[in-house]
Amino acid sequence: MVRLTDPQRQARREQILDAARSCFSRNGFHNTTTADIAKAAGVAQGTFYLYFPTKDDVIVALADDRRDGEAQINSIANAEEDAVAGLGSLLDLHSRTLSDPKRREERRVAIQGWAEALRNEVIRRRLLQNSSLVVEEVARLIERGIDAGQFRADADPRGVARALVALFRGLTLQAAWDDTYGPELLGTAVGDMLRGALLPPDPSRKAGPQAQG
Amino acid sequence: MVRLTDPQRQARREQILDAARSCFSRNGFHNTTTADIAKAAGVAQGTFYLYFPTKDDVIVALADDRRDGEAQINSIANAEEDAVAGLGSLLDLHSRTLSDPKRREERRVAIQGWAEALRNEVIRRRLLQNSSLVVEEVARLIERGIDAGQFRADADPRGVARALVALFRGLTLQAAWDDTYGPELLGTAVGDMLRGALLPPDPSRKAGPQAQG
Amino acid sequence: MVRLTDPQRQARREQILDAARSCFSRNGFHNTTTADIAKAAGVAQGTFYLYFPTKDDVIVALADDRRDGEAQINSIANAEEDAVAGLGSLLDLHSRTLSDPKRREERRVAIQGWAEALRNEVIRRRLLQNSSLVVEEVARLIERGIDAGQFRADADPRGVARALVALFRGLTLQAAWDDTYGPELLGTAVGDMLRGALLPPDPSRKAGPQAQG
Amino acid sequence: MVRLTDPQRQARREQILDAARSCFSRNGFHNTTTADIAKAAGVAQGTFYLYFPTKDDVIVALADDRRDGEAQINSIANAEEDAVAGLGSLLDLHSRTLSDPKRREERRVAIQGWAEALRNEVIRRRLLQNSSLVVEEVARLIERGIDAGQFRADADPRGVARALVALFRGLTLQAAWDDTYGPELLGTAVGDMLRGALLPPDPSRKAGPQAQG
DNA sequence: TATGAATGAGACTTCATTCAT
DNA sequence: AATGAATGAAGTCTCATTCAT
Repeated sequence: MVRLTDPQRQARREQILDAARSCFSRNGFHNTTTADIAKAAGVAQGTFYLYFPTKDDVIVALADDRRDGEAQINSIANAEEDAVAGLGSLLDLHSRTLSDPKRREERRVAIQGWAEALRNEVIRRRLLQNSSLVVEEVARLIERGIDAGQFRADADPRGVARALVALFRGLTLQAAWDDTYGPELLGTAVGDMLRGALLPPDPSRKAGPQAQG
Repeated sequence: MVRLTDPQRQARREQILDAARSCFSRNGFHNTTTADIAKAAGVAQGTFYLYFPTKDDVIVALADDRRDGEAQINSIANAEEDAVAGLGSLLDLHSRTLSDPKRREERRVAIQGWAEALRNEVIRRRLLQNSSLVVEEVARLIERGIDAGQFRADADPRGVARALVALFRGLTLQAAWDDTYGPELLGTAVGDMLRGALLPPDPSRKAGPQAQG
Repeated sequence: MVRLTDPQRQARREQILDAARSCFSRNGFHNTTTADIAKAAGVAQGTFYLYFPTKDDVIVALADDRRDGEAQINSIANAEEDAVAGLGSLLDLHSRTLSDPKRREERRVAIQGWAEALRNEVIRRRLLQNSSLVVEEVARLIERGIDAGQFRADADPRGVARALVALFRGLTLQAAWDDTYGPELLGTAVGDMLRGALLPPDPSRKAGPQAQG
Repeated sequence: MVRLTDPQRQARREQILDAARSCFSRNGFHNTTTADIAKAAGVAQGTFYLYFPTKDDVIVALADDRRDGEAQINSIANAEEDAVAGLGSLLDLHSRTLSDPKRREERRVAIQGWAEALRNEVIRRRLLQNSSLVVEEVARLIERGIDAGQFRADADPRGVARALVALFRGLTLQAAWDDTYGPELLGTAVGDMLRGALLPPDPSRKAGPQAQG
């Protein structure tokens, strides 16, 4: 079969990872067997172990994938010149992620990773890193807004950032349990809340970040 | 099976449930065996099956327990005459629940239930009921505040309630992953956010709900 | 099924051990599965693990059994008043063990233990202890003979003992490979050799230990 | 498969055989994979199968190697003019083989072959042939000594030869289990034993074969 | 010829559940 | 009701061997 090129190997790995995500999403991590994954990937069970040393390593790999996806979102938001706009697009992008049907599996698997993190140190570390990364990113955005005079000087960047991260995690849960649930159900609430926390107590109520498009 | 109301039987059941919670919290649902639970409860393995038809029924029972606990919190908040005060005490109570070391196990088990809900219809239904129950409760509180003129007329009761529920779920996660994490890390953010969403735009910035005591 | 009494438990264990010995003897340790053993013992595969934590532990247990058997032989020989007679009965007993058809399986399994000892520290230790135990026992017997003036004063008790142990191990091998092989094929050789090593260089050539009955 | 006599092919085969011996010695036959061997030999896994049809064939090949080595020793001893000297050098050579650190691996592998012979007819036959070959060789040497009047007329050539072979096998075992064990621990015992079995009853106690140099 | 990826049967072990006492 | 021994299906992972290049 001759030596696989690196892209070939990557593709094979991705193929298995996709199969695993699909299985995990449907039946949960612990009710999916390596045989299920292999079959879904269209390879022999032994082949699975050529790409992952252990079943556990697959959830870690999936968690990594997700982390990379979120990092991308953050960098996009941070590229915005204007802090208010940046925060807006951040919320917007995450809101989309939340309800994008193509990412349904990913969300369901992510939630299982959350539970797994309670007893798997590697995953736990990944998720905590992930959290603080996003928090810092958002906090920086808010700080920029404060510096630019767009946000209240006494706003609490890190506190708001933490609250936002928690909020989106909670929404992810709700959306995973109920496929009909979407961020639009929040109405203007999140926007109102952010305005309250960040904008100066003035009349300029019109501008400000919106939770979704 | 005899009598479910027999207090002795109830005590035995509770004893097994406690043992299960402790085991699940430590090792996760799927890495806990019925033998583990029985041993932790100090009963024989067969005895376990006199009280629960199936291992799965234990998580359901634990989810029920948690739902009852939250319902109690809500009813306390609702007993408040004043809507603002009620919302404040609701946040306060939930914040406490979030960091109370005595409830650590309960939180860790709850999170596993969240993942489990993705493939266990019974649990899923429980959690969704739970969500909408709390949402309704909070929304009603907000509506009362609007009616009383304490809150902005254009506030979005249901949206804010949903956001709050999501927020607290996210905080529960974070606290479970990181035992040093507490709601105080949010600073005044949640309070500020709620003021922004609920209070009339103008002067009275001092009053309003606070995230924690 | 109610708690087993200790003898019951012992009997069950013995039953599995017998089955294992039979399987190992026939197919070798590594070509015997725990399923084979369980089936041969007439129990479920899971039951096997109620009595032995690991497949490896079975060979250790079998080695222990054999050690106990040999210890018994030694103690019988040592009970003899007369050293010459003691040595004779020792050789005699071991010779019998060597060709007793009822112990065929045991011998074949023992040899597998010898190979296993090369990479299993527990077994290795067992066998080495066993060796030095027997060597000491035989050496003491010879020393008693020297003290009693029955053996040459310049005899080498430990050396002869070591040679004897090695000799019998080698014979065990040969007998295991060739079921028609028996100690009688050695003729008077062993007796002659021992006489040469132990008896005074005198005419009294008639007396002295015999290799077999 | 081309040419088995092709020297390049022979070298490759030897290389794989060496790797196998090293692996088997360290981890045992059954805990060595063909992948291990290939890696140790520095070839691809598939290459292994170009030189050996089966993993089992490797032990057979190794057993053959050893047999050839022993045959060489025997022929050297038989080349001696004098029977007594020949026997002496035979013991000497085998004693060296026993403790030569360079042959440690070979000994350890041989022992595994002994166990394997119990269920592998090919190996068993090899070892039995080997045994009787050496026995005949030694017996012939003794017979020559008897004919020359150097040994007692009533000595039992075959019996002594068998005893010697068994003895050396037992010593090989012991040395393999305990790397500090050497034939010198036998002191003069083997020499004394042989003198007793072979030499005429009387005076010349000084001369005679010695177990080691 | 050499490579090394792929295969899939099968090994060991675990564990939810049953059942005789 | 309580016990705990027994069950056997199923899961993870290994590995001798094959095969396309």
